[in-house]
Amino acid sequence: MENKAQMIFQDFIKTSTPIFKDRNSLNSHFTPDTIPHRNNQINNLASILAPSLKGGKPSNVFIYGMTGTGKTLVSKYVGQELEKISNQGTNQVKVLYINCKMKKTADTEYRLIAELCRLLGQDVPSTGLPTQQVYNTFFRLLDFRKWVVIIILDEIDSLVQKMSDDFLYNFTRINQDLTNARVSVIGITNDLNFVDILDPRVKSSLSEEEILFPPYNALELQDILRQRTKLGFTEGVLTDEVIPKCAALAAQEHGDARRALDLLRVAGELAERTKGTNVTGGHVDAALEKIDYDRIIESVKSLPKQSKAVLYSTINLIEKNQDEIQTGDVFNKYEDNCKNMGLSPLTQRRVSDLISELDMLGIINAKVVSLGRYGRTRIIKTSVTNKVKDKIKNVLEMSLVV
DNA sequence: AGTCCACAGGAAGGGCAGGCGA
DNA sequence: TCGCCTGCCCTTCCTGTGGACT
Repeated sequence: MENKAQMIFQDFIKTSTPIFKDRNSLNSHFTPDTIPHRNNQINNLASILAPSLKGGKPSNVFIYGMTGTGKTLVSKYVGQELEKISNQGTNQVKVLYINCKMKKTADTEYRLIAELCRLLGQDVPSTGLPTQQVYNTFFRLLDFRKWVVIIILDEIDSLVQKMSDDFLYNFTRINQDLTNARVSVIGITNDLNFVDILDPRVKSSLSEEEILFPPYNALELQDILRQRTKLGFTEGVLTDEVIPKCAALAAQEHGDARRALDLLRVAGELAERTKGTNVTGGHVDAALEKIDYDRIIESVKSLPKQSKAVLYSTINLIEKNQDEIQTGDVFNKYEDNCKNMGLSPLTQRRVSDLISELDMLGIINAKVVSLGRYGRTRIIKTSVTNKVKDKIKNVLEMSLVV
């Protein structure tokens, strides 16, 4: 006798007209053969990096632009092409890509250097060694032969947040410690004001060249979606309204191509699950809701217990129709809840940080205001719909109440 | 103009866990 | 096993903030 899961899988196989031709090509991490509307940036970056093919050290490059404007895609693409050409000649160019926001990978100085060692073929323990020893290994690997190494540091702003910009200063001057190899750094950030907060010394060495990635407009997003649709969807399954709708929704959010692709892919998946033969505008609406809903619920589920307790206390107060909740109110409620749940409460200082973190995750909205002689505090509200709030409460009750 | 409030948020450091080399 | 190192979470201490109130 077939079980439920087997029936679903059998159904999936039997479906006569599949929605997807190649699901992977609708992923934002997929690198297509051509990148529409980024010729200027590709030419610019390629010209800057070209001297590496003759053994010269290219200038350090600073790339900035909003989320989903193709910064990472273009950098990786140009890097790949550069390595291809280099492999045909005698000069060896090596491109290393690191996302500095990746937890447990490159979110501290030690881990970043350890990860670079790994990319150069040498395993380094994730902790335990003195940082200087990891640096020595890194320098030895770099200087092993006469090559040009281009290090792409994506989300470089989060690196500076966690360490000081002294690290970046030393990193961009790494060539002083090398005799054979030459190293260039490409820094990528979404934060348009990042350069302004940098130490002027770091600024001048990191931004020898700068490339700006402007947001895509709705028409450019449509071109990108059409290109991926040809690769990813079976011909004719998309109704005419789908691509313009995805593009328009993503254009509202600062021309984010990643968002547009996610909408398109999830709309396709929803059509597939409902056994539809076409992807319609209705599927795009449902995809929009699903993406936001999933993101919030997943981040709530992965919160540490104390953060959950703080969020639960906030929701308790909001449900009591308190419009103007302040940090102090949340802390008092949190202390009560901790007593009831047998949890040892953290200090107000720590709870204040947890509230900031919940704000950054987009689960709550906490705005710092001054109430005159009644002090300075945060006014806290939820930034989700009632339906999502109820679901969050269920998730929290399941994981907090033993 | 000076005072006051209720925090925000930076800095320093403690304690613990995990991991390494000797 | 021991000493050392890093990462992480947390506390303690402190200064700064900005608008209402006096």
